[in-house]
Amino acid sequence: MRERELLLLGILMAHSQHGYQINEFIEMNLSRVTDMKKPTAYATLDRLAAQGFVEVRTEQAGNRPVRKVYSITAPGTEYFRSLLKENLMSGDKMQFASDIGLMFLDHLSPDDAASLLEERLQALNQEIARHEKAPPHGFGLGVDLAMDHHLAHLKLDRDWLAQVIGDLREHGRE
Amino acid sequence: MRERELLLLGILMAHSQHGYQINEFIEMNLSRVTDMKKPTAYATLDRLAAQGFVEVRTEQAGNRPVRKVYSITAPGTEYFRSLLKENLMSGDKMQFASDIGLMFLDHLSPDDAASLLEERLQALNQEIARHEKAPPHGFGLGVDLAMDHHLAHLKLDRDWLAQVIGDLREHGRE
DNA sequence: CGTAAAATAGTCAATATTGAGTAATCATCT
DNA sequence: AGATGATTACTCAATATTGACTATTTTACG
Repeated sequence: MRERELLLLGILMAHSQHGYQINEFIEMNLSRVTDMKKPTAYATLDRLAAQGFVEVRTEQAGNRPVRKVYSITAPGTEYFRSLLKENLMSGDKMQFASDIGLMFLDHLSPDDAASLLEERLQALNQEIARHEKAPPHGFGLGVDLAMDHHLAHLKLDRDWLAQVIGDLREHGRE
Repeated sequence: MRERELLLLGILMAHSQHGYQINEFIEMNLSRVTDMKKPTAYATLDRLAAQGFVEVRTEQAGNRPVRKVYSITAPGTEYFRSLLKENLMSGDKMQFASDIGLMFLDHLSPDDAASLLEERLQALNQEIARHEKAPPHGFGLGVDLAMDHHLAHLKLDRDWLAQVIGDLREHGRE
């Protein structure tokens, strides 16, 4: 929720944009770092507007439906910087949905477990490949850093998984 | 949401428990893998009960308030196994709240950014230390695996962060 | 024994989030 | 020119989640 505000304000720091544009940008470019959906973005922008951190004005291009253009205000910029510092200072909560499944691995035979994890490993490899062949975004250093960070974790997961699958297979044969 | 059901059913697979017990267990032992709060657990258990995957009966010990004891049913066990397989097969979404901050690193001077990240690195090191000196849970192989997985990611993050901080400091001096 | 703190066992109102729309315009093809 | 599908730009009702209680009982201790 805090991160949602940070994300939206950060996007508006680049330049004013209307809602559809913002959501388009997130869906196209930022799906790796957030899963925020459109209605959440609008709701969050409304909240930020109510607190004076963004301004909304409506505009109309041609005779398309009117749209809401959001701009960050001076207090909003201040708030953005405080959210940014807070985010950088304090660590991630680091929770992996897959750890919940791992905890209950004992309910499956080692071979069944290994097969399921192999499927996951393949998907992971594909994601890593997509990631690596994607050209650098070109939105500055920070974005590239975030992408590199993400990729590093994907690769760790790949190696960790491969190791575990090996162990399970061995355990299954013994 | 799916993971929440998996977690609760998995806990009930060990043995029937009442709500307070379940929540106590999660808070005490599982805070690394989930952030589910009590009301969510109760709501989820109610939903599972409505679908016939768990049974609720009330009991009273001494003259403490009556409590609800939840047990997993046969269809619940089936459902648990399907959730487990799904979870193991499909990868994590892998989103790091901190990536959002990283993306906007350019709004800070390299030295400011490095200082903030250093604070984070310290917190990370403490968490790793806590993690490493915690005794193995003793709830079976799966739980140990999940903890190891978590720890591996923490360590990666530590190393990655140290590297980035170094780069930022260098960049600041140049 | 009296009482302050901790443990037990939840509930509820408020907030956050999203799946599934709506409704208009524009592009493309036949 | 009319039909089809994509794009633009949101909105709403339904669901998920949680902070902040409530209310009792047991334990600790001076």
